[in-house]
Amino acid sequence: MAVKREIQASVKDQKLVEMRRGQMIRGAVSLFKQKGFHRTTTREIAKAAGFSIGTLYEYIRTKEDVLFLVCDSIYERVQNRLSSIDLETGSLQDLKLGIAHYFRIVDEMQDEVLVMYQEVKSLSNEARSYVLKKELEMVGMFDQLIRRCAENGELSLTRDHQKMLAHTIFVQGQMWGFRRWALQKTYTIDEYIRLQTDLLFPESSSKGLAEIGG
Amino acid sequence: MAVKREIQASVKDQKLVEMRRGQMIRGAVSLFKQKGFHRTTTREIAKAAGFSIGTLYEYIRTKEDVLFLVCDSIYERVQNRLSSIDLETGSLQDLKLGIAHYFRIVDEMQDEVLVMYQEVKSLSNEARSYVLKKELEMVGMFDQLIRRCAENGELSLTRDHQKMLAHTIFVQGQMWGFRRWALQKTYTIDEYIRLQTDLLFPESSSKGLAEIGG
Amino acid sequence: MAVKREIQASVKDQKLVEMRRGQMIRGAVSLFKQKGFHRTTTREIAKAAGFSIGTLYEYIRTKEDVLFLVCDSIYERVQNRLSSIDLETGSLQDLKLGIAHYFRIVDEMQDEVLVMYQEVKSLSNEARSYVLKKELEMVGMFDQLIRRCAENGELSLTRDHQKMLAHTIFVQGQMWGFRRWALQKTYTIDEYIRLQTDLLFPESSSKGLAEIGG
Amino acid sequence: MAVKREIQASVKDQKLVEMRRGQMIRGAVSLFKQKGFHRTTTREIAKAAGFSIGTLYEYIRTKEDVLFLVCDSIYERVQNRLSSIDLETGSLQDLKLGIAHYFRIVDEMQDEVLVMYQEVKSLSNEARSYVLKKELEMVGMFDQLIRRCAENGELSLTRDHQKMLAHTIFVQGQMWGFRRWALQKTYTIDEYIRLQTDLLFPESSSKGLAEIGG
DNA sequence: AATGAATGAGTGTTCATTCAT
DNA sequence: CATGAATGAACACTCATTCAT
Repeated sequence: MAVKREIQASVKDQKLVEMRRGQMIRGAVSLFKQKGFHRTTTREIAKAAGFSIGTLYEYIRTKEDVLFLVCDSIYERVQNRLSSIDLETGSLQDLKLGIAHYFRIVDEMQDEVLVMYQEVKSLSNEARSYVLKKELEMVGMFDQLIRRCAENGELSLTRDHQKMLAHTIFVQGQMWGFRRWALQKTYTIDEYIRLQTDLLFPESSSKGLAEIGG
Repeated sequence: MAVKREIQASVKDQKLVEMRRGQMIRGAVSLFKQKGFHRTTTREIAKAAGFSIGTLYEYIRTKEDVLFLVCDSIYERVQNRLSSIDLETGSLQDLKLGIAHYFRIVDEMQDEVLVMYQEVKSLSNEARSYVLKKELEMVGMFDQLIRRCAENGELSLTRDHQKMLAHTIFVQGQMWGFRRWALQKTYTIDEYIRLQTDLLFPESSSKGLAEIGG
Repeated sequence: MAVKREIQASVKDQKLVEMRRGQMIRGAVSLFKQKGFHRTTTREIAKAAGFSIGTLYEYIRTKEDVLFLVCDSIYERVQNRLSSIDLETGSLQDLKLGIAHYFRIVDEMQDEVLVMYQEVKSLSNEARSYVLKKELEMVGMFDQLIRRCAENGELSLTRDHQKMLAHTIFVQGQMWGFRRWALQKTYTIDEYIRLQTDLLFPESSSKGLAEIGG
Repeated sequence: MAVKREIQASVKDQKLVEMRRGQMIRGAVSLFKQKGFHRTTTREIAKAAGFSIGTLYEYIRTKEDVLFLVCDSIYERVQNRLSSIDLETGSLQDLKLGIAHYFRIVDEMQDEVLVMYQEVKSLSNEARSYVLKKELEMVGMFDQLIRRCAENGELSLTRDHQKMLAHTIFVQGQMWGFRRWALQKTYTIDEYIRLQTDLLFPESSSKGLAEIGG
């Protein structure tokens, strides 16, 4: 588990810091969504957060801090929602449910996921690695689910294949968000889930990939 | 086929325009790679291209033009290299070769692909759709290859599954670039190709996904 | 009466805005005087006003705003000083006093009047009409004075002649400023007033124009 | 008579220089009319003149040279047209005809006069004095006409009054151009001539100013 | 004599950040 | 703790002028 990366605040009252940063993040996400990190000014963030530019700087040190806070909070929320998945039982059925659950979270938090997806690269190296570490934790969740399936014989994959599959699943979730311009014109989230699941596990519908829908 | 989108130049000599823009693109790609589009200044671009800021603006009208030129040129080059694939014969073997070929192109043009991947969103709507249209053409290539396999019975997929697969393959290529921080530590491009191909077409090695490497 | 045309400021404290704009206008007039609007840079204006370029832009939005503020303030001041004229009594004597008063104001505010005179054309259409409306109000003052003289029989002029005379008087005032290179070498303001008054109202010295000084 | 002020040209062929400068002036006047001297670029001038920027600079040395050429040519043309006035006969009737003639020239060359009027200030001191000297020559013409009237008893004015009147007439001509926004909405040039003449010489219609139109 | 590509100083404007109140 | 006025480095872009061809 990654160590908490602290953003310095001048204000001491931790409850207040938490609250102000909440406002800040909500405002910033909505702005980044519209215009991206670089085109959003700190003044706009302060205004959207409901306080002055001076106050903003009482709770962060640089503009980049806002971006970090935003990315961090988004991962936190995704991870939170993902945590309802039971990693222990681990049948193929559970894996599929996990995937469906994850895809639906991405669908619901589309804007946030997109923002994070497009802006992490603007973080400093340190902040970026911190955030990406969280991403790997999520990939790890899928890896574990897949592993269980391998262990109970429902999937027969090498460790390398398992890990790659976990990565692929994770990216396919994000893909629903970052390729929405192409995908969401054609499919609903439910169709997307069904199609991708079919492609990932053709045999599980007792058909090979060669026979899906055949 | 998309209509050519022309960027206006003050200089009339077309050969010269071509050449200068070549220099400009090479310089810009290398800068965008390091610092992204927004953090790169027009002066830096001019310098990297080997001429003055005044000259830069003889060949473009706005900074965004540079980004468009860069994205356009990258797609052009990827597409060019992809064009060696024979879309007509269409056995499963050809599809796999096509995928491997595409993944290798992405590997070689990694920096460019990453740049384009991260910066398209900064283009104006018009320029972005133009570029994305090119992307869909590439997806279309895979779709056609897959369709052939379906037609000759090597793959049995509905049209929806076929299209989704085409998208997935395309994204998995890019994924090698944009998730290099995670993937390239662990795998070589050849391993990546093998693993992803295995996962995409498990039955083709006469094994279901459930048995790969088993 | 023209509606107030507001120039937007980022700074909220109205008293401060007033003060800073005062500094700005004083600095700008002196610069425009020397080098004209186009050859004066915003940085020079800021410096002359006594603050930084950043601060300048807290009180205006574009360079043109400065020009408008300058023109507006000059008219305001001229009009203010003119307002001491009593428009109601209206003997020929009052008209002449009014003219003399106006000519003296132009003399004292020579630089300002010249600046405004030469630079209004650089204003946007909207701003220009706003400023010119004020000019017409001043012309209107002379028109009213003349009208009174016509009503009490001291001048016998058609309405058209009255209006033209008002315009002419107004221009003759400005003329003292914009033709200073020719006039002020030869005449003092008092001589100018006397000569022009004689030419405008020859009969009033109980001589026709044909006999002035004869 | 002022000494000719020469603008240096690299090209030797005087006939060619004359011709090219003619093209240049025609193009420039039309541009200055629309956007003023400062907002017009040398490239635009070259284009409007029908040749390249390189060629433009074969016939002038700086952008200001173009402005000088333009102002000079306009004065030249006005003076040329004015030269048809007979300065010798000199009755009051001739003076009035001269005024009418001058006002009509201004009316016809309105755009040119306005351009010159608004842009002389952008000339260097040297060039400006040269041009203004020409203006004084024109004022001198009116002065001479007026003097004749004084000599033959039709006007009885001191020398000072005479000179002032000459200036005033000259400015009233320009006024028709530079105050067109106010005057030309209300009057035709013929009305303007009549009204101003009436105001200038009230007695000549055997009425004092006090009785015009009465 | 004519061209037009190249130059770079200079322009208006923005915006992250600070700090006195 | 909160405010918002002040700052100035930095930016995209322009344009008069030069000079090799």
